[in-house]
Amino acid sequence: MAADSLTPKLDMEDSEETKPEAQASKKRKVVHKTVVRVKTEANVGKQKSEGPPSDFWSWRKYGQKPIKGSPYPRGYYRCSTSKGCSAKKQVERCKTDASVLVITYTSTHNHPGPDIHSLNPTIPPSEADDDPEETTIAVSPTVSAQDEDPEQDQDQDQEQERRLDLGDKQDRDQRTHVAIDEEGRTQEDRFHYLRSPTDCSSHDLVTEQEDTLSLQLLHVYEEPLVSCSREDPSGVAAAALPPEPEEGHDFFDELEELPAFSYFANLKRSNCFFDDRIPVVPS
DNA sequence: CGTATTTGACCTGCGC
DNA sequence: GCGCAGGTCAAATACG
Repeated sequence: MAADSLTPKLDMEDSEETKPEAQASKKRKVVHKTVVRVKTEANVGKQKSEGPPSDFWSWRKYGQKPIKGSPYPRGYYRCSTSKGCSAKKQVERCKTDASVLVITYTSTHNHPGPDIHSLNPTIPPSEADDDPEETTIAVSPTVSAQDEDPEQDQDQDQEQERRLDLGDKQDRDQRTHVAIDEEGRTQEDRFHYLRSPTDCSSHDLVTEQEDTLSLQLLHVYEEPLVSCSREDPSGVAAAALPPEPEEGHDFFDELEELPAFSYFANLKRSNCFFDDRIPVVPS
């Protein structure tokens, strides 16, 4: 590839997310981010083939990089639901706890998202899968983050970023983070996501898993947050820690299927259907 | 054949 | 000013 082709790519990066922060600072770290933590269980290994539930948006992976200090690589995703959408997200595994996935959302969706109702547990999963894009609007996690006081938000942003970089030792007061404690067990069987809603239609086999998962996550949300900190008093994280992945590959298989989290976080923040929380029994 | 994923290379920002 | 690390693009490859 020619070096000249690299010039324009940076422009695109500035298209939306740097606009706001460019006024305050030129540092890229000022970009608004929403961090979502997801506690997973021993699903390190493979489940890509398990099946793809649906997601609000389609995420397209455009890169992956090993992160210094972390044995796990970070995946870079971009919203592919809409062409001009600059929404992005980074997915990585907590360095201190492989069972914790850290999803960082950046930028905002500049297009209406799929109908959240489609993901409402009360609605048949098959329906939700049918029209993931038909919708009204769903507030993206990033949007929520930006809704907050700009000044404080930025401070906290930097704070939490710092924490993330340092190893998430004290991120309990992060502006946004969701820790999902599946309480171990058979999560491996239901923790499957897909990357593109459009794909779900062709994967109706998994719709059931998705539905179950939604309920699970909502339910778990009420439980104490579980950070990936080693100090985890409950020891849940440590106990759930899967055997050290020999290569980033194995573990990352699952990272690619996280998009659904954005939607969960989103729903939680907007209280879209908390009242519908229903305890779910793992199949 | 079309689309998504993977992988290597390049660029920018930040710290020393 | 230099080096390191993170982030993104684009070509190649795989899969549906």
